[in-house]
Amino acid sequence: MASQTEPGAEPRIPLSRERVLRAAISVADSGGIESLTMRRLAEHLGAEAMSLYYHVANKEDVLDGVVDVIATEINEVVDRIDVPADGADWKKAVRQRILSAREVLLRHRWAPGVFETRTNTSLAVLRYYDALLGLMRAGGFSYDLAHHALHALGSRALGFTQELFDPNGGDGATDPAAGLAEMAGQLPHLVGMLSEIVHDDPDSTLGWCDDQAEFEFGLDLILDGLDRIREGA
Amino acid sequence: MASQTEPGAEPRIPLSRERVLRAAISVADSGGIESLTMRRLAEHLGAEAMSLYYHVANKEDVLDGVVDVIATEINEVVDRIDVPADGADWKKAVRQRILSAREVLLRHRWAPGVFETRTNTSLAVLRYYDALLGLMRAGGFSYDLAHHALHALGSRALGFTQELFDPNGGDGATDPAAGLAEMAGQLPHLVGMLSEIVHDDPDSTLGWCDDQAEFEFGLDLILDGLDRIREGA
DNA sequence: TTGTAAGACTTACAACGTAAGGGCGGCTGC
DNA sequence: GCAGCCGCCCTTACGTTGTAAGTCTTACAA
Repeated sequence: MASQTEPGAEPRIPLSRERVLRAAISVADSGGIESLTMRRLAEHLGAEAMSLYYHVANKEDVLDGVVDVIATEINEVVDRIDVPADGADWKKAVRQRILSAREVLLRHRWAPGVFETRTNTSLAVLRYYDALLGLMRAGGFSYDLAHHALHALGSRALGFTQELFDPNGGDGATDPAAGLAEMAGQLPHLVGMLSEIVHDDPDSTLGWCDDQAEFEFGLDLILDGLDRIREGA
Repeated sequence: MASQTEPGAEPRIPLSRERVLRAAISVADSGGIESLTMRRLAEHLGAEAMSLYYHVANKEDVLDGVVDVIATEINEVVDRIDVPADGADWKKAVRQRILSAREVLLRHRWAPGVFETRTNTSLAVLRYYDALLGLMRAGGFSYDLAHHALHALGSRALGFTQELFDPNGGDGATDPAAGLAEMAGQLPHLVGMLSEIVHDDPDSTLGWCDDQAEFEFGLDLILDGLDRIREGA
């Protein structure tokens, strides 16, 4: 007889840091980041909670690792984009990379929030920024301007902006526009704007606004501004 | 004898939602947001944890309330700034308001993170955005452009950007530049940039970068871009 | 066969948010 | 004056979380 406890049981894949992190992403993908607990993560792996601690230091380490895995995924995607022969095309190249990074993050909606809470910056994230910086340098940026550029882009460089009004955040039961209508006296301009936008575009892609279009608007605003400064310098 | 339990004890100020929220801000100010627990909050008020639930629904409600109080504080500050007689000065007015909002948030470093997690938008925050919108409208913005503008500004409109590399986030024991030096091979551009910046400006205000200057750079980049679009339209 | 060490499991604890209910003091109606 | 009520606070207790400490199991080397 083989050394299995159960004859019919699967051979039990051993745990590993890699496997733990991938499972963590999978749990968060299906149940949101708040559903990611050490016990549930272990259950997902067919193990007990404390067994995970042999492969990760603690929960913070799991979150650090998750960010690193996702940033690596982003790098794999953007590294397939070929860099322009002419450095002057920096804007197109940077734009393309950022929008590709965004596509990856859209598959993990909970991830931006985790990225923002990390204080230990992952090497994969640094690699991403380094490549972006390389494109800017090739496009004629001084280090000083490139430095400003990274700050100006902020988290947008990785493909996300925090939406302050998240129309999908609520339970969806209450129409936000209805709530606004009754306080038109206090918020005249907001109510005016929303009523016009709703009128022009009865069903935009997601709730109030088309997130993708707004993201690109802000991104292009910044990239164009940087380009003008670059030319002037 | 009076109806006090203790003759020498202070008369015991009754709890109230207002008092609970102010105490919550005070606790977070002194110990960080992760130190804000219902028990500690109660202790800070000389009460028991469960007593708070008579004045707030739950902890989420506390956080919602805290955001509202801080946004109200911001409104009080920015409402003292007089609006320009000439609408064309929209940019100066908007800029001034945003930088004032930032000053308030700098007194509550933990607050941006809380603002971002809120899904129920506070009325005070909406009032802030409404006033900003009013300035843009007076400056000649269409509702459509103003709408884009709010998205492009994002949380910057309230005075903060999420710093992806927070030099103060670590324990300060390890110099981040030292860690970077050894991976110069992997991050050539970042290392190049940092070494030049450190060389030019040996001790900038806070760690690597002057946060305030970077914030204003990004803000002006966006405001200038918006102004150009406004003129073109 | 036996020692060893990596890797998984069991048990246990402190801290958290909060549900349920008890009691006290001051007000209102008689 | 006093009975009843109700607003406000407290006590107790439960389920969930992260994780410290110790134990068992398994695979392999000697």
